[in-house]
Amino acid sequence: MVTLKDISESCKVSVATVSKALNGQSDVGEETSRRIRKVASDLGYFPNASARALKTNRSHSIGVLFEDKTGTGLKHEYFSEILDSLKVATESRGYDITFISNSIGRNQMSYTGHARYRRFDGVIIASVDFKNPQVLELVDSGIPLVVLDYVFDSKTAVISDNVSGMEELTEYIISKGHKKIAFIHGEDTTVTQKRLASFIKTCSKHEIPILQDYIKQAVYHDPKSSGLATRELLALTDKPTCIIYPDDFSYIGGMNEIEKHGFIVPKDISVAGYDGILLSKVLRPKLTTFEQNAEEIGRIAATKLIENIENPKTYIPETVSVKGHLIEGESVKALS
Amino acid sequence: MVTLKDISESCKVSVATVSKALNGQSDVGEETSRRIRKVASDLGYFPNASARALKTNRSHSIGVLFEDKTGTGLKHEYFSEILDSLKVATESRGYDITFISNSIGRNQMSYTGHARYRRFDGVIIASVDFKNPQVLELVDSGIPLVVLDYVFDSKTAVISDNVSGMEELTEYIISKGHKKIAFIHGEDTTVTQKRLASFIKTCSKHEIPILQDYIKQAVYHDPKSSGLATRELLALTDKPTCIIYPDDFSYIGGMNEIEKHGFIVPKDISVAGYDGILLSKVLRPKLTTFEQNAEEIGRIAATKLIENIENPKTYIPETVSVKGHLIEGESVKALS
DNA sequence: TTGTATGCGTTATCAC
DNA sequence: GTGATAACGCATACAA
Repeated sequence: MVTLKDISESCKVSVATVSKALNGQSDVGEETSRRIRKVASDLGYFPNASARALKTNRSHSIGVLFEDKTGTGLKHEYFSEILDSLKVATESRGYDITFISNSIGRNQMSYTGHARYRRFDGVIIASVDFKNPQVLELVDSGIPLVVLDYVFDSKTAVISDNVSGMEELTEYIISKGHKKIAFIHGEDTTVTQKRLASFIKTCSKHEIPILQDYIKQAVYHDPKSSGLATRELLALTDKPTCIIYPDDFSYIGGMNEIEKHGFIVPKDISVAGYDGILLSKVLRPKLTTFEQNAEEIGRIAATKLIENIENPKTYIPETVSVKGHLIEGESVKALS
Repeated sequence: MVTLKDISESCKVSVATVSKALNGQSDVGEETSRRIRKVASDLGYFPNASARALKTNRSHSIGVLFEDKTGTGLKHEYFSEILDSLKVATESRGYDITFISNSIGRNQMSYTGHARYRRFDGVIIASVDFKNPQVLELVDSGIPLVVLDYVFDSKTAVISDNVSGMEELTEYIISKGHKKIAFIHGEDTTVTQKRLASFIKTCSKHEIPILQDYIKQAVYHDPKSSGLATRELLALTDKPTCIIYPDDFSYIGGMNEIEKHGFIVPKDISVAGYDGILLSKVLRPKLTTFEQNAEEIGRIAATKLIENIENPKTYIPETVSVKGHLIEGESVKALS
């Protein structure tokens, strides 16, 4: 491994000068600087991130906590897309991404412990159990951080605007003439609460009665439970004309159930999803859904975090809401 | 940040002793060691990974290169599953995972440059363009590495056994009485070549003629191109009785095309996928497919890499083939 | 069993 | 414009 020392010897200058030249300091001779940079490149020099971090107290690396109980975190397209966007945005600013875990070797270590061990400059938290004491400890650790889809007091949060998203989706369905709209929602989280409240509010606004029978609970990303809920809805004497699913993937469960009953979408019943994953675009009929802007969520999270890291004194935490957009598929029929 | 020095002062012992005690060296007094550990814990001490790495020349972090041209890498369930498994396996052995990119800040940097900069102990390469000079440079860099689904001479490779996988799938289809089997394969990669060769070999073995018209090229993870290929197949006067798709997700394109023709799976035509992603399990009829063991691939890759890292002298590179298993869905009809 | 000393590669301060 | 030097936090060879 070639070091500054090697370069300095080869150039007959001091390490200090080499360091300055390579870091683009102004107080070094034009000619010297050029010579040093040439030799560095010829020798195949790479700075040592560890040494640099040790000295500057900045690791230029960001920890990502992406872990839910079921472990589907990364399998969920919404999150893998966020991760990808996060990756691109941080890399372009010179930060690397490392996963945070709670074990480092055989030693059990808290998330916070891990973050301190690696000297992460900042942390991004998503898709976790936000009640988990370990997560709370991390949130409270003082490390710059951005939380996704959840709000902690005086911490930066980037959230998908579920309120307006659900509103827009519901408005669309209502505009198509539907009055009997069922909503199968996911397990109880703040995201779910927002969507449900927005659904109810939008219906009320149009004086559409909310039937308790039309509100069902299922589990996100779990076609089975949504299938079950669908079966219950289809068994009602007064069936809904449209069903909204927790997410696009869950709809597959409903789709199978609907077909089993011999119904055709959207002729006999209309459906809508949420997320706008690839699948929704390739299904036929195309699924009407609300696409969350995962790319933007990741990008903004990265930008805000780095802003916080680089201007710790002046940075002011805020909650950023990212709007998505309706994808008008072919799964919601216009009722006459 | 509390350091060894803080502990040593608080304990009235030298830094060296503290270091030894915390690292579980034997040559330190029972009582002293206990006292030191208690104080360390009370003070909330965490080792500084940078300092440790600088000193020991081991970073305990592994770089992962996961990047294809289309950027769908992480969105592909097969890869996100591998990544997840990799993550679990490396973390339990005390290694963290960081993504490798080719930019660090505004400075463009090669993959190798990045890997050296971060002093990765090892590297895992997957889902990339294996002809890319940057990738070749990394492979040749001397850094311990494991390559997934591709074999470089004298480098450890973990590959999904596409030969036996395709063979098993084809055998199954043949055993159901099919003789007119079409194969839509992905773009030209070694994986594709293996699957295609295995398909042809298995057919030959059963004296089933290989019609050129039945072999179509599409693109992995791209329902559109598979849909197109399906259309061509269905337009043949002598249609196949079964179509094998490049992967489960691509089948969606074929599914739509088949439905457009008014055919029912598997009554009118049989189909099979490859991968065994979640989707294949929730589709109706359940998709017959071959499930690649992504979990095991990730786990073995991690194990081998760490073995290599920790025993550089005695480690011998090898190619490990990971077998998957047939998922007998309901999409292949028994012909009488 | 404990302590002293050294250096890993870098940046930064200050003198020249 | 350049260089000597200290320090970052830790692990280790060696001395006591």
